[in-house]
Formats: sequence, structure tokens, C-alpha cells
Amino acid sequence: MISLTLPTNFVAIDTETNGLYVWRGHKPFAACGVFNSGRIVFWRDDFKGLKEICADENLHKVFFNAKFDCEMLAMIGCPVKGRVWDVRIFAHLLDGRQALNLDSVSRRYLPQEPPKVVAEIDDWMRANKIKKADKGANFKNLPPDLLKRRCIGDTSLTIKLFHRLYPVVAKTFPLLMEQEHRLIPIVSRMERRGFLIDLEEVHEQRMYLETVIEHVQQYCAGIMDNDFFNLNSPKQQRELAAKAGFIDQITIKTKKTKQPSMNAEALRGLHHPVAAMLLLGKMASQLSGTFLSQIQEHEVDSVVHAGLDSCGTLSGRFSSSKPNLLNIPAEGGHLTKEELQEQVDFTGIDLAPHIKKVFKVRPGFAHIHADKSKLEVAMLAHYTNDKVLCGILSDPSNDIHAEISQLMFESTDKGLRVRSKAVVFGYIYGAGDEVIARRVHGSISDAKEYRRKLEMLCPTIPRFKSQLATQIRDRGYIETVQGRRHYLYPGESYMAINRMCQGTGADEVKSRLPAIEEELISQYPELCPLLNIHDDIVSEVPLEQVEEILPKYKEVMERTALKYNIPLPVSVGVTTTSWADLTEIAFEDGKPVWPEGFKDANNIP
DNA sequence: GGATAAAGCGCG
DNA sequence: AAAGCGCGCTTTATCC
Repeated sequence: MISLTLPTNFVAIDTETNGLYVWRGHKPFAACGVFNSGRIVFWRDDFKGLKEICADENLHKVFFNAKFDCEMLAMIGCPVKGRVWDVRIFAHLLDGRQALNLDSVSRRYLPQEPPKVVAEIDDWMRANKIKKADKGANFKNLPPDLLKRRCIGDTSLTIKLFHRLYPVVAKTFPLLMEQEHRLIPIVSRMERRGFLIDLEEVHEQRMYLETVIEHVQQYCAGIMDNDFFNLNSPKQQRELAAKAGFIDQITIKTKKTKQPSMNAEALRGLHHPVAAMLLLGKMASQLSGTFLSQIQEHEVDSVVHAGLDSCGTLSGRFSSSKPNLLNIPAEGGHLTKEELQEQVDFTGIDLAPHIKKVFKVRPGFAHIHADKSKLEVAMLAHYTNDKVLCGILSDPSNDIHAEISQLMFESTDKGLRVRSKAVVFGYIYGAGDEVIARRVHGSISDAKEYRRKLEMLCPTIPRFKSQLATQIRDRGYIETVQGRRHYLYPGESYMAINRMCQGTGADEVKSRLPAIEEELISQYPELCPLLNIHDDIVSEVPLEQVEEILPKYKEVMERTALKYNIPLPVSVGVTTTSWADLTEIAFEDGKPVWPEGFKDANNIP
């Protein structure tokens, strides 16, 4: 599929734009093309000839961050055809730890210093008192010559990097190079489609949360004998804790400064009414001040278009920003009412609204969620090929933590199941004994004992761990089945299992997006992926096609997976209203078993 | 007044 | 010897 030698005809293109978001109407005002022949073309305001270049199927196009430039070029009537290459993807595959801006990538891989335009532009921005955040919007106001030099300079660096890196990346990462480039148009469509937002619901939830915050602030100010209390100040929280007399009972310390921690875990264990009020206020403050205000800030015509970056993480997972849609609170994910009720009487108060209610499904559509269950434990089973783990995972209906608990403790008692789960996850995450002890509410020696029990049960795990440590010591990186290299320093060997499991899982799930496109979108063009939440792919489908698509979607996610030592079953959920109403759908003989009345209630034909 | 570190917290 | 992993975002506190 991928040739090891450079293509014969290629052009690097860079656009200068008046902003970063096509959905806000931003578009290019200048562009540059540098051909492999050495020919340089620069456009400003008038893009004569650019359309023909972009439309040439036989001319490979090279970008630094292709998703951005391709979207922008389409905005001025120059859709990009033919093969697209992205040097930023090359850099990310070569070493995921390093910075991904053009300047630092050039310094890393090119022999000569990049031109000093970057510093010149920064000087100009400073001289004109432009804030860092407004830098992008002010490129248009740069002195024309400076802008032209910058645009040509960036495009020249891009083509030089392509020359230098293409042969290395094509040879070292054939699978991932293909996979990541296939994602460019798919992710672009995901971002442009976006999520519909219920602004009325956002407003109501904020109003409610602000009254909760106000109430808690009054309550704390009263205790402090003061007019104000700042809920977000750990300093004031500690003063409150001292006055209320529970600060000495806090055992958890902050990481850097070793002060008594005011985090939820510390406050939760206290069973003190003032601590409970603090917890409530802090939660309300985060829900309103982070999640809801982010949605309001980035909504355009009731739609949020989160930025999705396939090169945004060390592990290979996506990152999401403006707003981040990968950390929207689940119902009951934060404080539960029962937890606080025993400390303060909150009768008649809804503790927290469900933020996922805000994310609506477009009328006439449904959302399908499909997630690979137990993904990271499965990856551990694959790499270790452990008899016990593979045995348990071979039957998807098994409760893995109950099964492991049975083998470790000869019991599936709830408390013991929690312990074995904590040790398994602790292992996957590289936790120390102290953290495991805290998780199981036990002593350090308990933690040591549980760890030893798991190592006896699955001797392949410590063996795998030491193999990874050896590879890190000998060559500086570990490599997943997809061929992704994860660089780690010997002092970071404890993270190796996590990086392998998280990284392999991430590549496994995200490479299902091209499969969905080839096998399903070709047949159902209205099907549109919206989000990849690590082990989950969310898509929008027309209501009248839900029943038909659902089994195929699950089947494609399962069948097109790479081959592992264990099956990776996919579970499916559907909603036609909002993210909060997601309903899991069971399958029998490859057909969905709809819950009683579900189809009628959701207008599914 | 802007930039940055630290703490805190949501998700998988 | 010791180490929960990966993110993005907000606020406070502090520095220049």
C-alpha cells in the first residue's frame, strides 16, 4: 500500500487564515505552494491557479497538520484531491513525547536552524500588545512582507521535512502511517458535524448550580464569621477545616507542598457536615464553571464542534478540546446523594444535574455507542498470553473481577472482588503499594500480599513487566502489535504495562473508524461518526436506518479488529433524545433485542 | 497585566 | 527506592 520511496510529484501547501475554525467562517487569506521541483508560488487574497493544483489527482499534497489546511482550502473553493501527507503525523509516530509544532519538529529533524521569522512575529505581536490567545486572529495584520516570508518559510520547512522523514516513517511504521492518514478526512467530518446542544437545559442547570454555590458560600462564610468565602481557594478551605476542627483528621497530603489535601477523596472520608457542604459546593462549582461554561463558550448555532486530535496523546488516544468531550461527567460519577445525606439533610435538593442531558440527538436521528468492553485488561491478557486471564476473557459474559477474586481469595464476596479489581488495575496502571493500600482500605502489607497473590496466579504478568523493562533499558522504547513505539526512560519502567495496554487499545479502537467508513458509510452516507471516547465510538444515524445499521455496526467493529489471543466483544447502546438517555441494547443471534416499548417510545420504525 | 505552576477533578 | 496511566480545563497564587 505504501511505497518506501518518495512520490515523484508532490507539493507542500500552507495556508494563512483569519482564524482556526471553519464553522465560525474563518478562511485563508494567503497560501504558499512549494513543489519538489523547487518552484515556489505565493498567493495573497487572490488564489488564481490554486484550485487546479489542489484538484490534480496525481500530485501528492504535503501539509503540516493536513486536517486544518484541507478544511481551509475547501472554504475557498479549492477542495484537495489525490494523496495527502501530513508531516505532523510523521513526527508524532517517530516520537510521541516531543512537541508537535513546526518550529520544534524542524529543529529536531533538519540540519539547519529554521528561519528566525517565528521570533520576528513574536516581537511584532509583543510590540503591538497582542495577547498570546489573540495571536492567530492577528496574522492578517502583520506587515505583508513578514507574513509572506513566514508563509514561504513554513512551506519550505514542510517540504524539507517530508523529504527527510517520509522514507524513515514509511519503512518503520507502514501500518500506522496508513491508519493515521486515513483518519484525516474522517476526523474532519466528525468535527464539522459536532454535537447539538440544548441551550435551554444549559441555562437551567447553571441557574440551579449557582444557587447551590451561593448557599454553600453563605454557609461557610457564616462559620468563618466573614462576609465572603471563596469556594475555590484551597487556602480558605484549609482555614475553614481548621475552624471546624477536622483538619487534623486529614491524612492525604498534596503532592508538591505536602499540605493537608482538600480533594474529594480526603473530604469524603471525614463524615463531617462542613466537609459535606464543601464537597457539594466544589462539585457545583466545577459543573457550572468548567463543563457548562465551556459548552456555552464554544457553541455555534447550538452546536459544539470539539477539536479532535489523533496525535494529541502519548498513547495514541485522541485528545479533545474546545470543549473537551472526553470527560463529560457520567450520572452519579461525582457525589452521590446517599453519601452526603448521612452527613447533612439534603432532602428536597437535587444534588447534581446530569450534564449529558445537554447533549441532544438531532431530530430524526439516533446515536449509536459501541464500546469494546474490558479493553485494557484484554490487552494485558493478549500480551502476556496468560492462561488464567485468557481463560476468563474467552467467555465475554464472565465478570472478570469476580472470577479473579474467586481464584485469588476463593470467594466472590463484594469486598474481596473490590480488592482484586484494585490490584489488577493497580498493576495495569503501575501503582505502588501505598496507592493500592489506599484503594483497598488496607495496610501496605495487605497491598504487598494482594500483589503477591496476583503474581502467583498470573506469573506471566511480572515476567511481561521485566521483559518491557529490558527493552526500555536496551533500546529506549517498547513496541505495540500495531508497531507504535513508546519511548520511556528506565526510571519510567513502571509505566510500561500501562503504555502498552492503553496504546494498543487506543490504536485498536480508532482504526475501526476507517472500517466503519468503508463498510457502512459507503452504504449509508448519512451515518456520521461523532466521537471516539477511548474504547467507544459514537455515531449519528437516521432513525429509519437504526435497526438495520445497529447489528452491522457491532459486527464491523468486531470483525475488522486485529487478531488477538482473546475476543474483543463490542457492546452497543442507543439514544434518540440525549446522551443521558443512552440505553444498552442486548443481541441475540446477531439481532437487537429491543427493550419492551423502546421502539415506540423512541419513534424507531 | 500576562504568563505559569500547582492543585483539583471530570472521563476512559 | 519509589512510582497509579492518559488527557483538558479552571482557579488561585505568584512572578515579572
